[in-house]
Amino acid sequence: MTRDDINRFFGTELLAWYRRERRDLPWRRSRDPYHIWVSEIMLQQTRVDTVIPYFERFMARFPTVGSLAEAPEADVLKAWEGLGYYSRARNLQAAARQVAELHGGAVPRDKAAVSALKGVGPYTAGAILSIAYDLPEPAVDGNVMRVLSRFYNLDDDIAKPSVRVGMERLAQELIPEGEASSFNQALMELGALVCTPRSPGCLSCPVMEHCAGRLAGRERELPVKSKAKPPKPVHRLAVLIEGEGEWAGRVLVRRRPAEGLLAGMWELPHVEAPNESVWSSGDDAPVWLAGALAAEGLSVKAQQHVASAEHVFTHLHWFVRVWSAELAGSPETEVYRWIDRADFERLAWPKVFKTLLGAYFSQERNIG
DNA sequence: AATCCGGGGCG
DNA sequence: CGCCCAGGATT
Repeated sequence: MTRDDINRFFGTELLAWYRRERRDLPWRRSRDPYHIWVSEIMLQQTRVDTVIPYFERFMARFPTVGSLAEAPEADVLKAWEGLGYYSRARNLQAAARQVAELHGGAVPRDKAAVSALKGVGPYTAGAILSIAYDLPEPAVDGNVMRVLSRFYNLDDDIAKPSVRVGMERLAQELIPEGEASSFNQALMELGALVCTPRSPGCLSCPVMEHCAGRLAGRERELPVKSKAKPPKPVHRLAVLIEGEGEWAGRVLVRRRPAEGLLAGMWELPHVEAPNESVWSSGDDAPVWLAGALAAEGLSVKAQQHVASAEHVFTHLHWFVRVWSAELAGSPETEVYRWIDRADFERLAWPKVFKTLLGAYFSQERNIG
């Protein structure tokens, strides 16, 4: 068979398989470009099963581009709580405002205009244009690179940005005439359901017959992907301060800055320890904690270690020890706030603090 | 090209 | 429970 024959085989069999096996997903019940767009942003780095309930709630709360554009940012962030990569939510709302103002509320259907939207890169632009408008643009994500690496037995390191460009050319060539929407979804669906990262289901694969990677016995070693460096350990000390008198039943928390790590989210007051030994020392930790917090405008007296938790990012690994403390003076900056259980449920928290405070508010004010 | 952004699932 | 997975923005 020629290369063209193989490519045609791939497209035909993949489309036939997709028509039989495609999952019934909420965003597949509509071709509204806004629905496709929101789903694609949510699906970045996030699994389908996780996204489904978020997508349903998001669409109920922000049914149109205009409603998203006009909403308070805090509402959008709250709707995103737990999904991670919170800049996606802020970019999505900024882009909704772009669409409302520049395109009369209609998601544009040309590549330059879609790619100019905040949070829309090469993959998402291709996904929107192909899935919503059936334009023959490639939508190359990690699934697609894995499927193509295996089917064509390619050794290129998919961690390298330059490799994605080559994959896009290949993926575009493969799109059967007039079938961009189904084909691109089929390619990703195969990667999600059959051609999975660690244990590919070759025996149920519609294109196994001509899969060069499988024929070479290499399906488990492809795609080639260089490793990222491990997250850097960071030791942090946090305080749990319970209110008294007028603030009884409340806990002192603060809001993170509007930019950077976990932008705009809420947390227990905490500081970085200079090293692991101070962090773990029952004598040194409370002294360091009080000193460092005082420098941030919060005078406290740390009492005892009440809980530990970890939070792993791509590049950082937080080890957090929580100390109970009492306030030695009123907070000097406006980032601090006394919250009760209802506030806790309304505000957006990184997972580590949501877990700690959730335990506190549900277990009779006991954080452990 | 390298680094900064979370969270979840699999073996 | 260690290891793997993975788009876009920024620099």
